[in-house]
Amino acid sequence: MEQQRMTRVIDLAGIKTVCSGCNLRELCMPVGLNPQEIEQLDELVYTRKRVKRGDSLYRAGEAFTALYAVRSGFFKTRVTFHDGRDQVTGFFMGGELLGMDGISRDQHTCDAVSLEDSEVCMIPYSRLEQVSRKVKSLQHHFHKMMSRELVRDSGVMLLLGTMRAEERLAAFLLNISQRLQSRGYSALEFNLRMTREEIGSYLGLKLETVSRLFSRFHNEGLIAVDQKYVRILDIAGLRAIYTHQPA
Amino acid sequence: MEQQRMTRVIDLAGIKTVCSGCNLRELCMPVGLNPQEIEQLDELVYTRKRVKRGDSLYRAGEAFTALYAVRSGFFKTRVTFHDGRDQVTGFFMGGELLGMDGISRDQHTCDAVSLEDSEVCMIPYSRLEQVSRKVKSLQHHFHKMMSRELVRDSGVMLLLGTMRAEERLAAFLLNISQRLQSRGYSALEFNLRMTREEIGSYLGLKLETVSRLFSRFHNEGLIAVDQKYVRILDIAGLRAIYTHQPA
DNA sequence: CGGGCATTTTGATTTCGATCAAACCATCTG
DNA sequence: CAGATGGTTTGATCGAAATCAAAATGCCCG
Repeated sequence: MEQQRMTRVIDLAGIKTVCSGCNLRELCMPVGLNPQEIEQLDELVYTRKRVKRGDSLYRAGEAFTALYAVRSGFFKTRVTFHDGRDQVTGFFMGGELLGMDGISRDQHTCDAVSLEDSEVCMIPYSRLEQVSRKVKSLQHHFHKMMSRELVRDSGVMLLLGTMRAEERLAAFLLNISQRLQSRGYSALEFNLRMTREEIGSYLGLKLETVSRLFSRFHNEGLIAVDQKYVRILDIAGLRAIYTHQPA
Repeated sequence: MEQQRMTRVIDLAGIKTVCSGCNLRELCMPVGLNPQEIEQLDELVYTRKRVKRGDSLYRAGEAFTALYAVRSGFFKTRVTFHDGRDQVTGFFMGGELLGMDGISRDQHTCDAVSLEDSEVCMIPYSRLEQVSRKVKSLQHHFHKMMSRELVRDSGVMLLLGTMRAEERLAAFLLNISQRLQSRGYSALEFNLRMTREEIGSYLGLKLETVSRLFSRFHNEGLIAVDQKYVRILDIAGLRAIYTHQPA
């Protein structure tokens, strides 16, 4: 409590953000760096930005200058097709990195929208390249983060290309659960930040289908649902749906 | 002909592969590098590997040590799910880079399978990190290649999540056409290297559906098809299917 | 606190692509 | 060259999720 107040004061005073003092350092850019190396990161990450719920951090077409590490809150990314159809391509929580798509053409190719009042650490991209030419472990870690995103994407492709609706939703719930757990939250109960429509868009389903599946999982005793609040009652059952079930 | 025989002799003699002499340098790793920088690449890329049709370049679970630039031939990548279901996640042709998924966990997460007798240039990953710490433009270009892959993936997600079967196949044909064209081949006629089943897997469709769509496009005068040989007769028509058509 | 809007739920019906099935074709091999 | 094999085409039917529709609920804002 006292701790938290301190942090807030420092923040408001506009004092430099430092990775070395951040409680997400085990999940974020600093992973695998030794203390001296993390100090070099402190030079890199010096601006925080607040993003209000519903606002976008960046939009497709805007010039790319920086990556963003989520410090608190929750984001979705969204790509839009010529004719207006769009798709949610990911959800991002504390410690995760946004904006890597922008490197390829020096402009962003998707929108990053905040789903709750959030805060990010801005990482100017040219500085990141500079520093990672000097700090080997940072270079390697950055490459790992991009690669991890590629692996995640191929998992989503598998989901969208081959899985049934119930398998997709089970996969989604298990994924959120696991990521919350590794951030120190409960794996078994949480508030979803996104709407049924956003979940559906991410999973390649319509919102009505998502809603029906929530009801079904509820009736089958797998979860308890009250609007956005979800409690997982039978995680093994969810895993069985996700892993097993022949096509 | 004479040219080809020469190349073959050199190859068999085991002479060093050099990027500076490669006709794919405008599409591959050397893009954007000046001649001196390309010479530094020549130190990096020193092994070629032949991969016979049907063989894999690497498989999920194998240790990751190198990236591979396709020098000639054609590959698919494929991810496999616990229960045996799998999905083609990409097709790769000359100048394209394979294996970046392996960086995240020091092991490959998908299989890369050759769809015709192929040749790749091996790029030992630790050397790549080394050299790109010294050569700024190589570092930047490598990041761009990873980022481009992320952008491609989000396009595939959009396709799998929101597009109709006919839109998916039109997108696929236009994509292949465009990539062949930028390699100096005809944009309007080509031999597909993959089966209907592999196309279907990539597009999240069954092989019968792909076959029916080929027939339909044929009847509508959009393409001429004879087995794997495809001729595009009405590229504007294909684009209209891909771009337009309300869901 | 109440009105209005966005979101969610549930039901009825439709549709697109999957599945099942069979014939056909191409190419490889012994 | 015959037979086997893998790949393709086409037809008939089925089924999962989409669509259409309407009511219920929650929540934001004046």
